[in-house]
Amino acid sequence: MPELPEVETVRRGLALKMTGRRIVHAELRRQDLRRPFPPMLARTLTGARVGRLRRRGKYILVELDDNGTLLLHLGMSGRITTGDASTPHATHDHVVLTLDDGTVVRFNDARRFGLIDYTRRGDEEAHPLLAGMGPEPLVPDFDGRCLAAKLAGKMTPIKAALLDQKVVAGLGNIYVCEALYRAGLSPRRVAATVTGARAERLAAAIRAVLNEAIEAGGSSLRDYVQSDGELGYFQHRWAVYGREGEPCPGCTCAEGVRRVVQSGRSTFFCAKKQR
DNA sequence: AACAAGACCTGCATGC
DNA sequence: TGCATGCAGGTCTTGT
Repeated sequence: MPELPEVETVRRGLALKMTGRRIVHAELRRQDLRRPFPPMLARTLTGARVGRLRRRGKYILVELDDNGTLLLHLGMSGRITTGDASTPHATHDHVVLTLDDGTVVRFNDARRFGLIDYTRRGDEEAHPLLAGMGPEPLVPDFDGRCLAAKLAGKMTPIKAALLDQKVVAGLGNIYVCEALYRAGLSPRRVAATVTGARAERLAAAIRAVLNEAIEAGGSSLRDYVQSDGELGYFQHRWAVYGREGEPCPGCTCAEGVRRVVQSGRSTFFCAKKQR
């Protein structure tokens, strides 16, 4: 589920529920996800008041009033839902927070590729998980020049390069496929050859697809964190992802959308439109 | 240094 | 129905 648009949708939903609230109880139903939780996590959370919720790439940063910041990553299957105490624990609810208004926040992650860490305020960008992360694609100065600079010298396919969080923060398999399709660039193209007008097209496509997805998530996922973590309706707007064999929008090629595997991950594209 | 493959986990769809 | 297989929105580690 979680690439940048989904993480941003979750962040917005959580901010509405959590900002300004105090955590009155923190239940750790296991002590690790992808890695062990930081020591004393339950004690750190209990009694803390929640400040701003920010996002960096696919991480949600929850500021606490103890001069610390919680780092949350949803991995592949992570979900954060809110409800109240009447909801019984679900399988894979690993962390359950109760807020001072009775709201219950649950971090559920079947595959446990997610992660929770804690760092001191002001040190976030230096945290090993965030240090070296590439530019945020939705900030105003992210453009073709910025993107081309990150791709310079890379002989790997552009598909693989865009999945590297050091190149652009927050992209994942779906939105990389979609952005390359919109930009008309082959996923197999050598990354370093994406310069000039091609880089501008790709940067614009990345921004457009992410913004549209956030909007779509924002409307149908308004209550996402109260729900079962279903996708927003943007999945219905995928042009190529998950559409092997189907015709791509407005294209007359006989072959339709192709699927290939690059660095172990499925890539969906149109060989006619993408060069 | 750069890149690809492997590993980490569970759940689900598919096919026999 | 049961079982095996392959696939999944990520990324850290290992090996070439």
